Amino acid sequence: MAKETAIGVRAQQLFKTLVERYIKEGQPVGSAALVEASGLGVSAATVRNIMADLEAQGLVMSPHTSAGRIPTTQGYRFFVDTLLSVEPLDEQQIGKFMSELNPDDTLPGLLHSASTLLSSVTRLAGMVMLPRHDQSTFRHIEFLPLQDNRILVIWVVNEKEVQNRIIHVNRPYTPSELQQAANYLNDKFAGQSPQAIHSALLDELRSARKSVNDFMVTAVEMAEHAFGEEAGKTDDYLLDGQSNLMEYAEMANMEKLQRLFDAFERKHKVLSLLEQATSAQGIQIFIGEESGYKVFDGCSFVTAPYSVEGKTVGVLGVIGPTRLNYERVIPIVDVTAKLLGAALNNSR
Amino acid sequence: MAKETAIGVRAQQLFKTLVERYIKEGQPVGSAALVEASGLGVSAATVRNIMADLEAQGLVMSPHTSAGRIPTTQGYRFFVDTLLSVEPLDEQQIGKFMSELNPDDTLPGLLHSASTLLSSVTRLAGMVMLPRHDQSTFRHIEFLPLQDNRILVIWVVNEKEVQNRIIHVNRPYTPSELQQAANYLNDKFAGQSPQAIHSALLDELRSARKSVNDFMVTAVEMAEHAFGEEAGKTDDYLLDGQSNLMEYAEMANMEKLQRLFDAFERKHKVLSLLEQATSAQGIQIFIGEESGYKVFDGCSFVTAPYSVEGKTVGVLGVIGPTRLNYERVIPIVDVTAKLLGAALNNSR
DNA sequence: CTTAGCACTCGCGCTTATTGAGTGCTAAGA
DNA sequence: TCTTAGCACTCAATAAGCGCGAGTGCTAAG
Repeated sequence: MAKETAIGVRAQQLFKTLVERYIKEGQPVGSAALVEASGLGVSAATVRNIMADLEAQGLVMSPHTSAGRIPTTQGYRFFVDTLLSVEPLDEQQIGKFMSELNPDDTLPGLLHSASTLLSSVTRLAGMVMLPRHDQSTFRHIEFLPLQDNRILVIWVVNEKEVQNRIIHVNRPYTPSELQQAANYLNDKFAGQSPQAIHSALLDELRSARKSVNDFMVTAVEMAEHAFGEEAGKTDDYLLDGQSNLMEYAEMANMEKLQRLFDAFERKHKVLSLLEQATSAQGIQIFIGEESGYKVFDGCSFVTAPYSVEGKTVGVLGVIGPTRLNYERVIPIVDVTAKLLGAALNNSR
Repeated sequence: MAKETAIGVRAQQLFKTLVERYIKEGQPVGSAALVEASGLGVSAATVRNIMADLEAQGLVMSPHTSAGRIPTTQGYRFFVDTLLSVEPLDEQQIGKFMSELNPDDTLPGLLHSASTLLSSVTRLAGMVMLPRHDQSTFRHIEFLPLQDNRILVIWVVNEKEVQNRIIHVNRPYTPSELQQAANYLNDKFAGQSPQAIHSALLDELRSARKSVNDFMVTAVEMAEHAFGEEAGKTDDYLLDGQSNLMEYAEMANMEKLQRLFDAFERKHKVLSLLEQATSAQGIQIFIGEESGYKVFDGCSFVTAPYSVEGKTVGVLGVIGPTRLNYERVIPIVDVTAKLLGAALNNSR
């Protein structure tokens, strides 16, 4: 195990320049090119010896005998974990980012802005997972009668998230009945969680006070379902700029690309990765096969959780080829997550 | 001009089988293959003569000297306009489609269902333009106070479309003030158009009765903007199944494909086509270069408007290669449009 | 007007040659 | 022991040549 870390300082420097060069050029790097790029005053033969060591350690490989070397997944991993020195964005750029994320936008608008922002500035595909709702607090509800014993239910949670659904009821209700019901719920339950409200309503029903109409229970069940679904797991994400990925030569294989885009549409693989990234404290990076899905071979994810009131509620990030410019992309993902969180917080 | 229509009946039949064959196989059709497929008892030489005529008329072309013929854009146009006999879907299939479009779903949900339905059953890219709102009638409004002199405004138009926005105001309002304002608007203006409400409110303001708070005008202006923007033009559409397009050999050119996907993301070209299709009574088809955008060369659009209460409110359809199976796709697009309209109507 | 016959074209797939970038190995020098 | 010049070797990529065959246009006869 010490084998892995037993890398001389010169070897490290060479490896670093190799990765940087490969990220920039996209082509295998040979010993001669490395001599020139590294600035070390060594000969190509020496570099070749070192490369052989690095290959033995699994950090680089050559696509074929007479080509240069490219980083392996392990190599990228080592690179991002220990060789990378990420610099924070400067104030000016942060200002630009902030102006793209207007706290007064609606929730979907904010998420969409974040996703397009990510994709346009990194020239990769940007993704934003919808925020989870397991910690949501009820704010307001409204019932509007429709035709045929149906009711349009509108409710607000977390101060600014508005949702609506249509429910069927077994008899017509008058507007004033509905108004009364809404008033009752609004007065009594504002600030509580959907789950708490649900059980409280059931209690009331059981105690036969009958101040609770049955449709109210339906409505709250529905809201609970919409906002607390399966312990807060969200089942959707936004994706922008997938066409950016076609720029990269390593994506040129059409079948592979189609499978990738198909995975984007089916969503669940991406979602499971994003879900994993939720538990990480900060930036999380999946490189190539690390994701566990073969569709994502050759792709890397750079993600960061975003949070509201200190609690992680979602994840955002980018997808690109494994040879993406981590140094540049990481701080971008980082501040976008922070700014999105701030915008969400700010708007409470 | 009579030249175009001067096509013998036998030539027509040959042309029809040629198009059908090319749509199925995707490869240039030669004279021998046509003899076999057409069932006409003529020789290959005769067919070749006829093909030369058809080529002179601009209906077919050959990619190179020693290949068969493929239809030109004009050829496809002729084919769909006069040679196509579209059969309606059978009851059973319509039933399947209906079960995918639940009238009790929310508006975005319905649109999304329609789009995925189109893409999955045609194996092409499905698109649904958001419905226009120029004919919308106001139903209900609600104001909720937020921190820092901001108000969450929720309003309902057309019975079930819920929208929300945050506005800034210059002083704090109490909940009861807001309640009063909402009651006033709801009582007085239900059933009217945003524009009418706007001018009525301005009148009230001018007559200095001051029963109208300034933020109410802001709110209505906003709603008017959101639902009546620019004479009802919508600026968005949904797209699903774009990865299906990668199946087709004629899309194999990566740069072209990227430009196409990029156009999908930038939206405005697609939207301008959909906008054009709004004015058509029924099915509208753009073939290849007819669209006017070179990005869409090699692509065809099959669209149909969908309507609510007899008024066209939007367009949906599919995008595919020019050699898409019009005969099969047209009825699918047609019934999807009708069913979406019905679902929207049904839910009023 | 149709059709058999035929020369001709040209894309496709195949093999073969050439090139050159880059390697691994060896042996000499520090 | 580490470095490095030298050198033979490997192998992808590109080009070039070539036969095949599908399909054509043309001509002349029925």
